[in-house]
Amino acid sequence: MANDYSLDRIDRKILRHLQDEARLTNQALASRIALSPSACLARVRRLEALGIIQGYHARLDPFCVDVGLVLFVEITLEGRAPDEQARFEGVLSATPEIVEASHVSGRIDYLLKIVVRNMQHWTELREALVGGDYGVGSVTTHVLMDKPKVFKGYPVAERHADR
Amino acid sequence: MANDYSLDRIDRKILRHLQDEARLTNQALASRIALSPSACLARVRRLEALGIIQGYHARLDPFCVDVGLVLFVEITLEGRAPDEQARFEGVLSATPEIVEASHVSGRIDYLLKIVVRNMQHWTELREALVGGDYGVGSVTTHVLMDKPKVFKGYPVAERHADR
DNA sequence: TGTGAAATCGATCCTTA
DNA sequence: TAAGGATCGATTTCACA
Repeated sequence: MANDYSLDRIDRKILRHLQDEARLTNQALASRIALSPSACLARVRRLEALGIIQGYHARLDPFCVDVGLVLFVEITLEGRAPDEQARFEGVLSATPEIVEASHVSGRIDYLLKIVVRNMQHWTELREALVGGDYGVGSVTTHVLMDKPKVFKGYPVAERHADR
Repeated sequence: MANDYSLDRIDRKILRHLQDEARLTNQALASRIALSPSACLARVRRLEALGIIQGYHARLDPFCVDVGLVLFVEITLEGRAPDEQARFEGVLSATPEIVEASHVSGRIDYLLKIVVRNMQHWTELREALVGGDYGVGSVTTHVLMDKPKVFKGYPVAERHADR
């Protein structure tokens, strides 16, 4: 896992196509990569089973579904012991407004992506996070204004290159 | 646009399901929401045409596809005039390693998600960004260590609530 | 907007190479 | 691993409510 020595050029083409258009039919995918549908399907199933493909998701316009503000929130914890991290990570799962959480090295501990209806909603949620005894030290908020580049997938090279 | 007054409960169910499992067949989706396949398909097409569904993407394990490091990079620009922003945003499109870019308010101007093979790759890319006369003032890097919550979509409520 | 029927097309399995 | 063919299921369109 977490490597790619088993991915040949065909697997990489499959990944590029499905990253871009996850609802392609197996037949359409097969013809784009010049493979028979049966062989193509077997490869897709294998990529799923290996955990290389982890899911398929529709990308929605957040502002169409009750989201008024998207926030990037930097969190530092008061302490970095494993149990303090576990305590904080418990909140992450329990809070639907936190849609993505990354544990990072550097000046901060966590970077969160949070969606709320409006500023009042964020004020309340922020107070719950800070005042909730989860070990949160500081909270720095950035409000998304626009998105010059939307995430649609990772670049997948033709072939593996170590450099 | 950027609102949701036209989404009824059925649309919201469709969005929830497709956000979670984009490769559901139309028939399976229809039976989950207790609608006929033809009516279901018409709704999905409408959601796509309205731009509420913006795409469908396979989610890959980045570390399986040449990514050695995922970085969150905070950028401040030297100036905030529209042409300075445009100059910087030009680099974003031209740089495949930058997989996501958000223009934010607050202490920083942009928050980037960047994928690189290794530290050396990042060193080179960083030097290109700072030294490339794109108006980049400061660059702060956070290295992703782990992801306690992976983005799989936004919470879509049963019904629209203003509060 | 939704349903149901009909025709076409696609997914999937199995056999053979 | 891949291809081809058979079978079964899904998509899509259309007439009607």
